[in-house]
Amino acid sequence: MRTHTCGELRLDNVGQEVTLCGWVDMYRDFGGVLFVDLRDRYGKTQVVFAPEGGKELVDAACALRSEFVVLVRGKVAPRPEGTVNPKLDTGAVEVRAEHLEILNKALTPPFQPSAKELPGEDLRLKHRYIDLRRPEMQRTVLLRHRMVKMMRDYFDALGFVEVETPMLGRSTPEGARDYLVPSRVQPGTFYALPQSPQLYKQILMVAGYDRYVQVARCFRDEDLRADRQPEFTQMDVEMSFINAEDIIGIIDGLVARLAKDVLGLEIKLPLPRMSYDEAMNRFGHDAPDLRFGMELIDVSDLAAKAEFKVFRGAVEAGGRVRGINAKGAADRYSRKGIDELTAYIVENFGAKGLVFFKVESDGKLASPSAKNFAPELLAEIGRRMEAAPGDLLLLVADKFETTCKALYGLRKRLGAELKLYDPATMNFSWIVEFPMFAPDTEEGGWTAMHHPFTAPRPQDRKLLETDPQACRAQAYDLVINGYEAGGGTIRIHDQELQQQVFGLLGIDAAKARERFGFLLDALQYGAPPHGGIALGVDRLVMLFAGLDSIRDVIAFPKTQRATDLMTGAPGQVDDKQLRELGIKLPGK
RNA sequence: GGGGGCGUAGCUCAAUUGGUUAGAGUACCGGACUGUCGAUCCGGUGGUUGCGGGUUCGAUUCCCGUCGCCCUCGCCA
Repeated sequence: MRTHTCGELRLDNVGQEVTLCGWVDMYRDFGGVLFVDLRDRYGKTQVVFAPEGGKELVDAACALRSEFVVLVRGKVAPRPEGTVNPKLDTGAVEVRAEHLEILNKALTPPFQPSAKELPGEDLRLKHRYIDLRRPEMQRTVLLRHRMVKMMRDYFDALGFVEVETPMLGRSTPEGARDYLVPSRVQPGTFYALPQSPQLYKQILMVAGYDRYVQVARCFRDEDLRADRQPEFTQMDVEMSFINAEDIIGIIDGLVARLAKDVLGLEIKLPLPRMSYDEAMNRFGHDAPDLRFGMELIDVSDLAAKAEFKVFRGAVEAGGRVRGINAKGAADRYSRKGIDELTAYIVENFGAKGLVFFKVESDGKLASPSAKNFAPELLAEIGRRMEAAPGDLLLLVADKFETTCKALYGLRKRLGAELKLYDPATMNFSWIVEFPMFAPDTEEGGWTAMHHPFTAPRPQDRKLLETDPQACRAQAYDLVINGYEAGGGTIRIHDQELQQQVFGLLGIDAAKARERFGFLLDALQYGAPPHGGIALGVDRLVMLFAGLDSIRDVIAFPKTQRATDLMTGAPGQVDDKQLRELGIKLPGK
């Protein structure tokens, strides 16, 4: 139908007879002459309806409204002097209309794609077809396409094979809550949508496809966040005959390629690495935002000597006293502001309170709590925290885990409030040497930090018997700007070791057989050493696009309550459908 | 499940201590206008203040409940 798109006409095209198709973005009616900005995903072009084209044509153009779909034929002309629009790529030319067809009318849209003010997100989601017309959304959709293609090309060039794995699988109680799909053919039984293709990709390793990759849709029925959707996409990778270094090296190369091609950034390789313990000690979290400092400082040894019961008591109870130094922020936070920070960590992270000191011009630490400290001890705490006049010291006394959570939260919040970093900068790093196990708070014993197939570091294998908590895994997380952008492990391929780990996790032989017997079987038929990683595609695109919600990089996302405002999903189904599935709803 | 924020015209927002007919910009409709590009000018339509209840002489405003959207803790091997 069309000869050109709305984004490509230039002075070179002057004199050509062209046909454009698109949506009416704006129209400006001057009575005699009428301008229409025609828009498609390639750009906008100004179309002029002038009396020279005939009265009928101008009259027809007068009937145009926002978002009508039209076809226009006409001649490309240079714009008269002084009317060139430098804001448009096509702004040097215009199309003098000779023919107009309204391909389709449109209702008055609930909002206009070119509106300056963004409407509420619920309205955007309900009318996603309008929202997706917005240039910003189109830019993101295109960016996502390009990034996924780059990744596919990158892996393809390295000999990876993309294999599709089933969506209808088997529920395994570990990990997140499953989305279940009832079986009609086997009444009373259910498939589970994959939380990740983890087991299948390991099976593929056993089957000899030593370099596997898949753009894999994953499903987890857990509560949503700005960076979490119930269905999301992983760039899923698995390799055989490799170690953690090989995986990290390949992903290093991928990240550098993406940074170069998408952002024009030269990234120095290898990407820096930090151990899990170091991350927890310095930042209180296993995915720290390394774009700024304000590290956590431990003053437990000094706190133990204080009169101050809050401090001494915490240390005597086996806890810690740690804090952060918000440089120069003493004046930024009034007493009320500090009360807010206190409420924030008490309500959100279970901290008992927040102790603060403002550093005065003479270097002394001032605070309602100061009287509980010997001056020399206070000075020592100040030195430890590198206190300078104008600084605000914030300290939390609690169990180690609580100080981590509270100070991580404070650091994140203050980092943003005090603008301690440029949001446009990108920081890539690896967190490595994760613990194999975390204490199971509900049932006692241990739970897997990653999943039950994660291999311990070879040198830590004997710790499985003596000190499981000290045992480190061959696990690695890719962290970008404080987000976990990916994570992976080397898997256990040895039956004996697998049994040992199952034992620690409280998975007995019968249970293991029932849940993933097929994997255990496969591992006995010649499983190569293998491992892999999965990258969160939505988060990667979000970070590269400089956005802070993955909903903005997903064409049709769900709301926080996991509904689709456009389709109305999830919805009720017919009784007949339920009967066929053998499902009876309570109260029916 | 817990904490917090928001909900007023199609859209983005305002409305004094609880007080007269709930306003503005934009969109929309009508009119004028031959070079605009956020066109301009004139006129107009448009409201169950999310919904339900309560307090009050009087509620957009205060209280309770409920629904929706967002942020967050728990949760997310």
